[in-house]
Amino acid sequence: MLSKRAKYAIKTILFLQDNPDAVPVSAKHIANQENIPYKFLENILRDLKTHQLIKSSRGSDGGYSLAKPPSEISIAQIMRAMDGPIALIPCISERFYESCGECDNEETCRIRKLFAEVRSEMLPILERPITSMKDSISDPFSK
Amino acid sequence: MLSKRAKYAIKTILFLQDNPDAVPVSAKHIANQENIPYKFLENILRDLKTHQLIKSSRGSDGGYSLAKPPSEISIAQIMRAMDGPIALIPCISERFYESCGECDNEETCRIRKLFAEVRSEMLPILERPITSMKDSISDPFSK
DNA sequence: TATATTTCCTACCATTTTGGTAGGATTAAG
DNA sequence: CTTAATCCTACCAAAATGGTAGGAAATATA
Repeated sequence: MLSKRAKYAIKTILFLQDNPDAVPVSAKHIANQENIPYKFLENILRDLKTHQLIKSSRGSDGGYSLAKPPSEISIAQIMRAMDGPIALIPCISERFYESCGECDNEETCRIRKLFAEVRSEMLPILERPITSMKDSISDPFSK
Repeated sequence: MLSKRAKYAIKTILFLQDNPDAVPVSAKHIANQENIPYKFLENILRDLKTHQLIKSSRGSDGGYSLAKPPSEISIAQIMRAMDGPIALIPCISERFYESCGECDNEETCRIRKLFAEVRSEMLPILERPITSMKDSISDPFSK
């Protein structure tokens, strides 16, 4: 399950995407609009920043904005920054690889094979740019 | 990430599948063969039993065996029994549905839409019968 | 320069989850 | 009646989760 941190982070990034104003957006404003505990959000914003997903400016009128064009940001990036690996078992994770210590031969491990398949199905979806999440027009003829 | 409970449970079920002996298999034997802490395994076996995945017989010579043909058991069933929902957010889970409280309209929630897609890609794989995990012949011509 | 508003940073903390352990009661085969 | 198994209740330490508290540093504006 996605952690609350990750959920808040996603909402924050989408909020910043929806508000591409000239001026950066303050944490207080995001917290109010998105209903995220202020101090907790600060903490999350710091993480997003160290992972280069947002940038900030300090002082009065300071705030946050996306560090790159939204077309280069994906949900997968946010999830990895907040919760770590996306794969369900560590031994198939690309960036967080770890032996799971459960099998003695990764090549033949049946469990690993199955979860590798799962991961390779989820990844392309989670790695889509967040711009693709814009409220879908999907079917302009329906209703 | 998959919990250790779930991993052990999967290994246990696969072990039982691989040992369709007349006599049931003891927890001690499974623990030794699969390197699972004995007492922890007992606890897991109880859970697998209450979820109808295995059955047991007591007394000397007692033990465990699958409660149904392996063709009717899937990794998804084991995961749900151990860790609960498979979906990454609760508001798209079929059997563990819960509002995630994060959006005010599930129909239009962009996050929900994306994770619904993820779930519907993972599920068919995880719901395959464990019989399909038998060491794959895959490509008899390779090497 | 003073003040207000912001980010930044270091702690701390309660609750839940995870990964077990301990000890004994109960059942059944020999 | 002994032995080997399941079953059951309870406990426990460590880690993860979801926050809070308090203040320092930066910057715009009056």
